Amino acid sequence: MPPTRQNGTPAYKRIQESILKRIEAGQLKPGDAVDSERELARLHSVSLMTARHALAGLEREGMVERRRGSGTFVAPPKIHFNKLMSFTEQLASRGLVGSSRVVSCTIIEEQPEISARLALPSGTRLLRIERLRLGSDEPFALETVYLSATAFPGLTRARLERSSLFSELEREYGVNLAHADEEIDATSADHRIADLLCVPRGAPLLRIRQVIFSSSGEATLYVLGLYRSDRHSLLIRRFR
Amino acid sequence: MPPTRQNGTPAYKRIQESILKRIEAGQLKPGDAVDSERELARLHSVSLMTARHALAGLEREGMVERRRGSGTFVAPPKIHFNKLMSFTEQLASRGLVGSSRVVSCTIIEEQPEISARLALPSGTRLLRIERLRLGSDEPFALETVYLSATAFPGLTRARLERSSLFSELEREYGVNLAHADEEIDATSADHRIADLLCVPRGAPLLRIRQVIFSSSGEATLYVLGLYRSDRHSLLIRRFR
DNA sequence: AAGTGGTCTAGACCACGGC
DNA sequence: CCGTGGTCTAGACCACTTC
Repeated sequence: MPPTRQNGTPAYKRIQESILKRIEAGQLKPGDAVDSERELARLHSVSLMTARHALAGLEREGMVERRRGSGTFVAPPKIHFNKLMSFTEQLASRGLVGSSRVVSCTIIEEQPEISARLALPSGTRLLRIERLRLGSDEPFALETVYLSATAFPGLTRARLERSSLFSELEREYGVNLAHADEEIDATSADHRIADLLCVPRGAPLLRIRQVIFSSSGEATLYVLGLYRSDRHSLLIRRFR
Repeated sequence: MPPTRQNGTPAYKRIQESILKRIEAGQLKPGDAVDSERELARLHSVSLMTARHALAGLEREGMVERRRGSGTFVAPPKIHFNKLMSFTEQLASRGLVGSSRVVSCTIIEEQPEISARLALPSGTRLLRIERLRLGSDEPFALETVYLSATAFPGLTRARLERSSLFSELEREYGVNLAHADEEIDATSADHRIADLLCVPRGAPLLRIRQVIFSSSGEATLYVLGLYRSDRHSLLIRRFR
C-alpha cells in the first residue's frame, strides 16, 4: 500500500503547505504549538519520518522552532535580512509605495569591464538602463542596470516604466533570479548625481554594485546603485 | 540489534566527519564524487535513511552538492559571505596580517541610546573602546565598541592590545557570538576622524553599526565602524 | 540497464522537558 | 510520568542521469 502521493505533490510538502496556510491565515500565531510529529503523521496518514521531514524543512526556512522534549512552535516573524528584492518589493515590505523614473535607456557596445562581470564576451551589446528611485516623491537612489541586449530583446523603455524589471524578466523571459553578490562602499556625489538626487555636491552616498545571478547560475544583471545615505540604509544579518 | 551508537556520537555525524576529514585532507577535491548513499550505508553498516541524513546535512552546510540521478559531489570552495568575523579573522581569511591601536578605552555612564540597543537599563555603565584598524601600517577603519562594564569586569586595555576582543570574550567569559544585525550607510569624515584615518576632511566613509548577539540571543556588543571607502568594501550575498 | 538521489513505510529506542 | 523531538532500521518504489 505504497502510494501516499496525490497530484504528484510529495506528502511532506502537502503537510508543510497545510501548516503554512494556517500560519498565514492567522490561526497559528508566533509561539503557538504546531501539531507534533505524531499528530501530523496520524492526521495525514503518513509515517513518522515523513512528518519529521516536513517539520525539519519548515525549521530550515525559519518558519518554526523545534524544541526537544517540548514541541514545535511557530517562529517569531522574521525581518527578511539578506533578501534579494526588487525596488518595488523592498518598499512594499515596509508598507510604502514608491515610483521610478527612467532617466536613460540606451544600448552600449564597448564596456569590457561590465561584460566581464556578466561573463559575456567583451564586445557584447548591452542594454543600459538608468532609473531614479523615488519615495514620497523625493529621489533617494539612482540605479543603473546593465544586461545583455541579445538575451533580452524587446525590453523597451515603455515596458520598464509600467512594470518592475524583476517581474518583467520572470514573466516575459522565464528567468528566475536566485542570488546576488554585492560589493558595498561609500562615495560622494559628483555634479550630475547631486543634481539628480537633489543633494549637495560631495554628499556621501552608499554605493552598491551587484551581480545578480539566475537560478541556473548565470550572471544576468549588473546593477550599480547610488543611495542617499540620509534616506536609506542597508540592513544585513551576518552569522558566525 | 539497535545500537549503532558509539561514543554517544550519532552515526550520521560520524559519517559526516569521515567525509569532511577526507575533504580537508585533500583526498576529495571540489567536483569529486562522494560515496553514494548506498555505499555509505554499506561502509558504515547503517541504514539508507541514516546515510541520507548525513549527506543532507552536509548539503545544507554547503559542503557537497547532490544531483539526482548523478551523485553527490564535493562543492566548490565557497567564499564566506555574510560571515561574522573579527577583524583578525577577516584579514586572515584574505591572507593578510593587520594590527590595531587602542585609541581610547573609557567607562561611560549615560548613553541611553546605546544601552537601549543592547537591551540594558539606560543608566548602565558601559565600556567604550575605540580602536584604529591598520592594514600594512596604513589606517583603514575606526571601530568603536560598547559593552556592559558590569557583565565583563576586568577587560583591560592591556588585554585588548594583546588579543582580539572576540577571542577574549569567548575564552575569558564563555560568551559565544552568534550573529550580528547591521545597519549600513555612508557618511563623511569630520575633522577628528579624518586625522585618525589619514583622509581629507569630508572624504566618504562606509559606516556600519552592528549589534552583535551571543548564541543565547543576548545583545552583547554594539559596534560603530567607520571604514575608508578607498581601502575597504563590504561583500555581501543576498538570496531571493 | 544500472546507478543515483527523492520519497516513504511502520515500526523502534533514546534523551529531554514539563507536570 | 508522559509527550516531545532525535536517531535509526530494513526495506520499498519512483524519477532521473548516464552509459
